[in-house]
Amino acid sequence: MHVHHQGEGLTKNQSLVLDTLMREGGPLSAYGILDRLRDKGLRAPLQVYRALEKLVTHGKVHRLESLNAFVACSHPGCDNQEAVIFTICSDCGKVDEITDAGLGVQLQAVAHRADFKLAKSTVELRGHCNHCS
Amino acid sequence: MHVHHQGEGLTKNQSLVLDTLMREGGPLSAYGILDRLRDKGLRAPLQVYRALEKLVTHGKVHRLESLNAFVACSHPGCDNQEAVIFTICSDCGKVDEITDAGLGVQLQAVAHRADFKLAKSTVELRGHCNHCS
DNA sequence: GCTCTCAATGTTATGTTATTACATTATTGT
DNA sequence: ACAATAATGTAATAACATAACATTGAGAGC
Repeated sequence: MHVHHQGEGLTKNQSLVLDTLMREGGPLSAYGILDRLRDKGLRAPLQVYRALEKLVTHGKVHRLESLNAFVACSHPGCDNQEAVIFTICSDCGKVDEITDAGLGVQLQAVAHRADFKLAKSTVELRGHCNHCS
Repeated sequence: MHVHHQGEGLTKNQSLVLDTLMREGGPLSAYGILDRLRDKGLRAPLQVYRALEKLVTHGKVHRLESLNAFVACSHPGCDNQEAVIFTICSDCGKVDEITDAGLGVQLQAVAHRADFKLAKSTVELRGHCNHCS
């Protein structure tokens, strides 16, 4: 089940990295991605980090700050930069992406009250998933 | 203005690290803390990381995931693990800690809707502070 | 006081994540 | 074709974090 993204304006390395993350179905570190792409000719971390940078900018991939890892956006043709929430199970490591418009509004309100011009929000919830609790 | 925390049940290294963060008044990396404590006899990263681990557990210090840095909790005798929000200015680097009970409630609600047992939430807002915008 | 136990500390080495610097190749617009 | 820009390749290094093991210190029970 190989997917190709060149038609969506992605370069070769960006496409390889996005494919890898989509196939993985969960978070991967940059070096984990690199390992999976050695046989596609990638050799250096920077090749992965550069691709990730673009993919994150375009909203196709999210960075999980508390894991130092990356995950494909779960919204099919995702191109928005809205408030995204991640749940991260401390037991099994499963990560789920949630969108909640209400929370986005509330974060804006909190920021406004603090005289802060909000550009991007990071929300990562630690706990136990349905299956592990 | 040296402060000592042994009376609060902190060990020597924990006290040194907390003092350093409080005097700094902003985030510091573990290695930044180490640099400031070389002349107090600290030599290895682990001495700092071990102290930080305890301080974070006790709620005296927060970890800023998106900065790989640590900051003293801004609540004087802080001992709670409630929902904390950080604003991080992308221009000047200033970090402010906010508490907002409403957001805590909403995060619990979001987690509950996702069948997720919330243990700890990380909320870090990027944007521009009052002074920089 | 003695000694057992456990927490904290010290030290070295290593593992993991991310960036700097610079040369080369591909793509796009005119 | 040509210039300008974006992407790529490569090596080296910086920044962040932990593993493994030896030692020291502080409190509990005798």
